[in-house]
Amino acid sequence: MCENIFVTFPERPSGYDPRAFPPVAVTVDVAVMTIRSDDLQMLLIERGEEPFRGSWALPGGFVRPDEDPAGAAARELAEETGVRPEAAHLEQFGCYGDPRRDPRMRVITIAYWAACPELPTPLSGGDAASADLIPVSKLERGGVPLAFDHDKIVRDAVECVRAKLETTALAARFCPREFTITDLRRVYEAVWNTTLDAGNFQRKVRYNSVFQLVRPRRSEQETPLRGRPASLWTVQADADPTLDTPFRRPRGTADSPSA
Amino acid sequence: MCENIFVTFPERPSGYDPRAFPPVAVTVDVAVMTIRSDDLQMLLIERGEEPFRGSWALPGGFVRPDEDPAGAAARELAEETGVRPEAAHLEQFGCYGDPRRDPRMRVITIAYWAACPELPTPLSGGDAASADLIPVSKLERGGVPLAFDHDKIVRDAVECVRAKLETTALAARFCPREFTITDLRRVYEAVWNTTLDAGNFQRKVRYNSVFQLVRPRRSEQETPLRGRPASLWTVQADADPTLDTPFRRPRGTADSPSA
DNA sequence: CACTTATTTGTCTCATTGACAATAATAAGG
DNA sequence: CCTTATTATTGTCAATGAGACAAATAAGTG
Repeated sequence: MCENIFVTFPERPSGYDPRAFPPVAVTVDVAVMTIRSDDLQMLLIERGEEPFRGSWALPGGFVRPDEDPAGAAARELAEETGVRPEAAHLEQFGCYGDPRRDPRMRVITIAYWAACPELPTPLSGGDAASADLIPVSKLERGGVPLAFDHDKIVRDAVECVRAKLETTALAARFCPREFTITDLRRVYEAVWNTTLDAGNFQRKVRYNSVFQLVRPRRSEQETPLRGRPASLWTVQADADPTLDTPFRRPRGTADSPSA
Repeated sequence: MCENIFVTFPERPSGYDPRAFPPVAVTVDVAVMTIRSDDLQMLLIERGEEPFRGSWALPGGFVRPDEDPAGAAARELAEETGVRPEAAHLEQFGCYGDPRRDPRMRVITIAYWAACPELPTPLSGGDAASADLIPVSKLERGGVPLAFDHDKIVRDAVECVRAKLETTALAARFCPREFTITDLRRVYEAVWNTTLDAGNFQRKVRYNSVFQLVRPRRSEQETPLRGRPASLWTVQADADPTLDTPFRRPRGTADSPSA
């Protein structure tokens, strides 16, 4: 009943001969998102070849033999956007492996999403394929034909980001190193497609334990176009934006010291 | 720069010849959890062969050529526990693909966690390998040597369950079809390793929108050993326990009708 | 100096939470 | 029958946090 994963394979015997395994390709796809003109936008690539020629697809590629998936995702991110891996937040959110998701052969893809502060430029242009930032609202309206099962992957990525912003400080990863509270609020407003009260947001962000904001030393205030200039903030150097608020476990009533 | 995932592969040319792809095996691992004697426990299997002979491992196996990963996970769950897939909650939470995670060859594994209401029996016994339910607290103390990178997978699975109970009604999937509020509370207490106020929990669960509990028709009350008998509840037939509470998006201030 | 704009702070109300007490329903034991 | 033990359920109250909304602050501009 409970067999070792390598012992037997019902349909075909397998030892360690690679040929015994049906060929599978493993790729990563990266849903790179950024805030642009107060909108959540995603980097997509127009396919120049079959299948799905003319459709848009997530940037992605093979996981190389000596590479781990997170590394492959970071490499793809860098190749497609020029963003250094440490400048963005990159996080795995799912794996897609329907046998028929790629008509050519079996491809398992590991999906990542990335939060970037303002991508350098649309960087469309190149040979066969062209890249562009597409507003997520447009993708959700179904106005863009996507290749493979990328519409599902895109939906899941967006849902993941929306959920993450509720409990983590990851919104700051959409902002440059120094940002104003208003910048941060606009991230939430763009991602959740809503409007938030500026005053309440200010308090929540500054006096809540999730965000640990500090004023940077010698901030270079940009003179604002209009109105009172906002002060700049940074996330504290040692703060981990992934860390969720410790909501649960009200008090140490139980035995364990609660990690 | 942005190349189609199937166009070129830097190290080795590839068309559609399966042999051109470096051999990769794709497996699923399932972290089956249940509540037993007020403890969160996980089903593990003792390995009977190298590598990691004598270590414990998550139950898992190959994704078959015609199978999708979720199906493979459901199959593994059924094979290992006898639990019908629809009786349990099964959810993907990650993918692990370090090149050296398996010493024999490259194996990418897709990890699922499952919530089961009281597993039939320990069902240990068999040929080479034996299965057993291990308390998660014991696993977290590091008292059990795990094969491959399964200690990380186990940690992630537990963390995922803990987080999910905060925002979803999935705790009910650890209970039988009809359960008492106290049953439900014990799930939370076991998973979070804490104690919760019975009175407050009652209110929260019954008047919160996350759980949609209804009294079953003609409940078969078990006579309690002691104390006032508790009334039975069920999750409403059409309720989706995966659905998160719609916390965010306070009101439809923005344009979109909010899905 | 008014006027405009945007940031930041203040105030109030309401809902939720958690601590804790009180009541209800049952079994068991005299 | 009456008391006690035990568990489930309901009540109460204070503290906290969120959201609506108003006010004050800090610039630039004519």
